[in-house]
Amino acid sequence: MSNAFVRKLDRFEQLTPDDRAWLLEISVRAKQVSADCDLIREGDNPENVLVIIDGFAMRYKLTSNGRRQIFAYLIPGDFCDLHVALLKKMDHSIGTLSPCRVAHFTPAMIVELTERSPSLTRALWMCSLVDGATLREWLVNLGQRSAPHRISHLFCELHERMLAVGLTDDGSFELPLTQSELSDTMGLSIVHVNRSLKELREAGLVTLRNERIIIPDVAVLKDYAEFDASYLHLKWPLQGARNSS
Amino acid sequence: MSNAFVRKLDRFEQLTPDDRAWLLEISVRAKQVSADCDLIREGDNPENVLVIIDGFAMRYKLTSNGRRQIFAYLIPGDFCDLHVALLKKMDHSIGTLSPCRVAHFTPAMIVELTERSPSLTRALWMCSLVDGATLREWLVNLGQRSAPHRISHLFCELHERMLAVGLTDDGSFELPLTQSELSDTMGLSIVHVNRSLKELREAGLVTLRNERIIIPDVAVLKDYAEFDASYLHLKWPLQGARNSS
DNA sequence: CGACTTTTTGACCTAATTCAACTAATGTGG
DNA sequence: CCACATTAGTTGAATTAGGTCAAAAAGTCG
Repeated sequence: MSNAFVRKLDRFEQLTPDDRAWLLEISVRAKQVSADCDLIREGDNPENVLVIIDGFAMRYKLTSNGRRQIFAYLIPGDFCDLHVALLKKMDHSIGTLSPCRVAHFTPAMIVELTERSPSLTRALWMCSLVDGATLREWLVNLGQRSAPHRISHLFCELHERMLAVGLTDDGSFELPLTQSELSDTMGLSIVHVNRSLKELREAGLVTLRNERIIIPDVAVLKDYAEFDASYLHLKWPLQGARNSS
Repeated sequence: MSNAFVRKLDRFEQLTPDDRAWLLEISVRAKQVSADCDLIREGDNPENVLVIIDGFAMRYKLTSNGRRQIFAYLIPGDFCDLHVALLKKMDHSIGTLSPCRVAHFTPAMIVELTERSPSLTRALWMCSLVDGATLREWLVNLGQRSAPHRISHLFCELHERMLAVGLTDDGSFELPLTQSELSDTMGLSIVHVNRSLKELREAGLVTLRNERIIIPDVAVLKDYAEFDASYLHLKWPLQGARNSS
């Protein structure tokens, strides 16, 4: 028995059967949330730490002139707000992109976790470091790459992360993003995102349709996007299918 | 007695005289480093945590096609690598922009710190949270703002941070950046940075000359840039001149 | 089936880039 | 201290990537 959450942490630190059982127990108590609603809103003081068990969400912020910037996509296994233990107020929001199942960790559970398992504690710490590294890579993406390369790079990252939690089917995976969301992620207009997607599709690099992405040849797309996964700090090499007991 | 490092942490958590004395003691042992050299290089496994006591540095990464993206400017009081305790390898570099004095914390000293002072521990934790929040704000900056607004926003941030550590002189402060560095920060060409700076200068908003920035009216520039300092999570309000014993 | 959202396309416009030259600065050795 | 080299800043002209506006086509859903 396993799930995306367990698989994700297991990519950072070798977990004990005990650790896994504990994580699974929390996962089954996850609550269902519908699409397009905020899990956490800017200004909130969330009391629990949330984890996406199933579905897609995004980290975003609205600017004073009504624009939206998306900072991160949260896929199964990702923490929403591991960092804000100390901050009184969230400085950004987290919204669902699809129906999600969300697990809740109370502060007491976090304490229990850090006391019962050093490797789990390290894994959580790693999660927040990787979130930071990913943000830096996004900055490189916005600052240095053209629209089609930028979009491809995002797709490569998502593929790598979905692969890490066992949610890809060859080069294909679920991706419930509208072009509007993509444009708010990439700092591009919707129209330009549309044209860039067309370009990528016609070049045979990647197709996005019906909330699903299809990458005919992942290596080719990575090459095109100059994608180097090392910032994701995944411990075992890419395809490493490890059994999960 | 005080310095930028002490003042910075003191903005997050009220420190005890003991805490301050300890920080100062470490600060005086800081080592001098010349301009334009790397304190930490991508791929390194740094053993000590570094703090800029004096001078300017940047966090950056070189892309495979030879471009450079700057993620952050480090000013006096800033940590270089608080996060990488766990990561085996740095995924980016840190280079000096001016001659710097750099303090070194050994792992043992960090442990001592967390044991001797909960408020210092929280202050350090806050530092890394604020670094993350700042990175998110930079992403908004690159994704959503035009060149002149983008540059102004950066200047507002730097002013706010320099003010927080007592290094501004009215609306003016030292800023040893070339236009090339600005362009690698902003995801703009050097030429366009030059033209945008000219525009800002002629609008009377801000002047950058001789490694020094002059903001005639900070409030006006903040307004222009739609700058909202809340992401810096400074505890006491802006001008709060608190005595440092 | 209509109402609505998302995707796609065309025509036109503008912000930003590139290339190239030229002018300050800054620095170095004789 | 000057001649020379080098780096940083400035400007113009031509080009292009990306944005805006507008409208049509295609999906989605109650």
